[in-house]
Amino acid sequence: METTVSVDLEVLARAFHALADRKRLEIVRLLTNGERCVCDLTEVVGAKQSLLSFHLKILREAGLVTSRRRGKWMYYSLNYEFIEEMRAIIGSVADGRKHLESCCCESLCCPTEKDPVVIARKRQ
Amino acid sequence: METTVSVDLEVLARAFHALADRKRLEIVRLLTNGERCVCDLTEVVGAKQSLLSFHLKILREAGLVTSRRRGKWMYYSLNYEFIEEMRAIIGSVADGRKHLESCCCESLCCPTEKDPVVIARKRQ
DNA sequence: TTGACATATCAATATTTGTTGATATGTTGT
DNA sequence: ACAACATATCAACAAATATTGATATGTCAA
Repeated sequence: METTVSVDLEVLARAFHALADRKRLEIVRLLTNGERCVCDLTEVVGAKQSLLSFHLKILREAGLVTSRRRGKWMYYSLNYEFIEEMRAIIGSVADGRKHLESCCCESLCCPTEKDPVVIARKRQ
Repeated sequence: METTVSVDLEVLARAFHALADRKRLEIVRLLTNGERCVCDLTEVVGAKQSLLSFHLKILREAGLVTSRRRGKWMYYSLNYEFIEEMRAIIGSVADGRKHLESCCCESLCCPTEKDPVVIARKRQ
């Protein structure tokens, strides 16, 4: 039973890692305007072709983008289903505040059902 | 003039990087239940104290958590303003689909005003 | 089939990052 | 001031990652 984040942490960590790079963020930003092929991206992002392929592979394997071949070109586009999931996950963390605002006391003094993490408290 | 992502890409990349680690995600998940001190986290995350301090520093410098001293203990908690910002940013990417669904044609054949990136097209 | 082009993959390298153990800093109670 | 405790920082090392240039794969057109 998960608390807030309901997806596999490994999957989530990989997705965040894919976004943890300036060049890859630029790629994502470009792709918000529609699908692009690698040669388009190299010109804008300012990276060599092999490096672009590398970064696109990371984005693809993380689930953030998809690719399709069209003739000689490979077109990359954003995977909106996945991005929507990420928004939901971050949203669930952001909304977590609701559960805390009405909390009356010090941390851990009133563990909620949402917090089954039983910590053997040794603090006196 | 930015297109969709309006924050500094460096700041954003650092935030994503802070979340691109399993242990740090576990820390964040724990903090959704309220502020915790380092010794609480070590027990649950299963990392030594110095390593926890390292990860917490990364989360703090990325803006995701804040800390306050209370006696001997340092209490860490989520920075909900920042997390809300992240949700908005990811949301803006997720909502970008709206601008594309009605697009009638091949990529780049109808660049929108949202896409001032003028790419010198060499494709014949 | 050949040549030109777009992209992917590979090996090698440089950089960054995670981890550990030891030590330093700061706090509390005696 | 001292001891005990919680946390931060540091040096050192291991592992992962970004980057480059060269090469391989796949597609199209002549």
